[in-house]
Amino acid sequence: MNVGGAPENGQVVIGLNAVIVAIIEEQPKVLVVQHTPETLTAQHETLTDRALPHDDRHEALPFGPFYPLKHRTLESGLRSWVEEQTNHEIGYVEQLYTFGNAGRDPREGAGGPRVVSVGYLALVQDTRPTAIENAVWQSWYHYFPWEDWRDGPPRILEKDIIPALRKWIAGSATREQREERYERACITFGLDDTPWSDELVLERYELLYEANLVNESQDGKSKPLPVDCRGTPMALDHRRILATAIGRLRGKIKYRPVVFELMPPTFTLLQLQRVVEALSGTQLHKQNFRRLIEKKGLVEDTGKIESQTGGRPASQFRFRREVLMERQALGVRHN
Amino acid sequence: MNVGGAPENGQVVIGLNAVIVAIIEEQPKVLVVQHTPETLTAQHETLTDRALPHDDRHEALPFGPFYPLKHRTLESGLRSWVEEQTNHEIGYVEQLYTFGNAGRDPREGAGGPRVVSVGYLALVQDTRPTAIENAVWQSWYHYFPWEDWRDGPPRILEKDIIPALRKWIAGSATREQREERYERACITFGLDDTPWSDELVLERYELLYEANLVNESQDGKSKPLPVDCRGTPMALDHRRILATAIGRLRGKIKYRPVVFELMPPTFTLLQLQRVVEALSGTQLHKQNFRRLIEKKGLVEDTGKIESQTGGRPASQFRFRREVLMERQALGVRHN
DNA sequence: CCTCATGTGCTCAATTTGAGTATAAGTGTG
DNA sequence: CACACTTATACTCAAATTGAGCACATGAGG
Repeated sequence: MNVGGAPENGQVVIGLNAVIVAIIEEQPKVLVVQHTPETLTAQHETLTDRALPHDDRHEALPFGPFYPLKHRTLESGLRSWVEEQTNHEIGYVEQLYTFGNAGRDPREGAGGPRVVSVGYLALVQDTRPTAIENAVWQSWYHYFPWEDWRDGPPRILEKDIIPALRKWIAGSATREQREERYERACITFGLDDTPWSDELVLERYELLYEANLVNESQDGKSKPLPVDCRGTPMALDHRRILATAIGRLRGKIKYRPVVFELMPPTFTLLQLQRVVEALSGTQLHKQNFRRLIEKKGLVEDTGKIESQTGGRPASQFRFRREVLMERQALGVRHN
Repeated sequence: MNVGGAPENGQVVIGLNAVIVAIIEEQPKVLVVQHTPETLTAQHETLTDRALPHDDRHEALPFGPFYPLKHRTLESGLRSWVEEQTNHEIGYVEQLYTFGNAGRDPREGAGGPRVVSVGYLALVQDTRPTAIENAVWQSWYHYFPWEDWRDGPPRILEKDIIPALRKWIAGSATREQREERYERACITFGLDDTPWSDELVLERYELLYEANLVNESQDGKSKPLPVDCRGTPMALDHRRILATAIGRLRGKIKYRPVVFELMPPTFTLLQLQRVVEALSGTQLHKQNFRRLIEKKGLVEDTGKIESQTGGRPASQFRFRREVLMERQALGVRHN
């Protein structure tokens, strides 16, 4: 019996996609690879026996294959190639989701193996240049400009997205559909005074995708949308994976102390706040944020003083590693 | 180039494990298959070219292979075999986690393919007998007796587990290790007045596993532990998958209205409360629970009356399906 | 009619949250 | 050096939420 790879059942390869996040100058950045057909071939070594369609020369998430004989676990497989290729030590790693849709990788299909991708979120502090060719740190709001509310509602929402959504709602075939679309747009995009919820990143992206308002969903006939307006597209379904990661991280920081994985060893409370704000894309009330952090006891004063604040010098704090185990239940819940 | 199934890289098969949950008579039940070597062979059709070790004739989670040529998505693959085999319509399905550890399936190894399992949580209401041979609904507290706090702290905790944990803590090699173990036991098992957290199901199981306090982790030399005391073991790593599912579901009901997937079309508020209690393994304050539910507006009075309550008749309610989209942010947060 | 069991409305204090005022302690400027 | 400007930090206060409980309603069964 032909176990597993039985041709009649189709073949499967497992890929590991990493969303590697760091904060650089108060911006939430992800490591992306600028693909040309050549670098793609080099990267996807085992996968690219076929050329990529022209369309897919987009920025991509770093990707590595999973070798069942070499890697004891999925996570160790991920860690090994990421650390090897980026020279970064990755502290926190979390499995996000496994993506197995047919057609998610255009190179599959007739004869090609099905590519099932396990997405991971990794948090790093160290942002030295990586050894990955063509890899750069890119703000994640580059891909999701409507997610950054740190300076109030993003202009692109008011000016472009919401009108387009209203048109999409109005273009419904039936009344039911219209109501459903309206409802959905309200929840995800905060139409008509519905509150904005920072965690619905994936839900928003999927709505835009279905409504044909992002470039990935263009059919190739209509002319592509202006890129800087609806965010930069990514290769394959990578923007979806990134949306999953952002949503997950935004949710997680509210109840687990994962922010500290992105912080330097010591930091001021305002620096911490800026990082939380960068991730969640919102603004926080400074005094209340400070009260919250102190109450949780996640942090302790080092006694040292930071004086490059531009104002009164601030105490430097350190994350109390002890509490990583202690009270799993606490993060930096804001709003 | 031998794509994907390249022998030098090892082969991979993808399996789909389902934790199918229903509430029957106020107990949270999961569908398990009582494996004999024969049924196992039938079930794991593509996988069992090798006999299972004797040890693994345990209860197992229903399992189905993923056929990349037949199934467009992982989820549809799961849905199709579950619905076909159980005759149950499954409403809610959620991907849990992808398990790819080497050695998680003893049938891999020399020459065998690596079995990567994608675990899913499915919620059903309908509990008619299934068409799966040897499948039965089993209370999940059968496998995790220490997780049921509905009648106060479970006796097994005080009498057996906590003493065993203290012994494990005391048996540490170094002072650091002792402190770490103590800390961890406090958080997960609520030692010494640390509060019990219902969501840490997996963390508790893993601690017991590492401390050699559950049967799966027995080395085969020492005599097996009394089963009814530390919960019934399951095949392979299925108890871990189940723990993941319970923890996830307990967390989820607090912020998403997923409980209703387990409810009949109409129900009284007490019935709803009992279901939440069954899932979370805790007791809730009746009046406050009612206040919470009403405030959220998740539910509407049908006008009908249930009089089989044993006391004053109760109003029957219905879940407002509309809110499934509406405010994603709300569940039945208790405690 | 009385008891028992549950359903349902309401109270009340403790705590948490959201928003703001006030003051401290640095930097750079005229 | 007085002054504006910036950030840090302490404290206040009202509104909202939560945890616990009392009281009464409404059925069944003796």
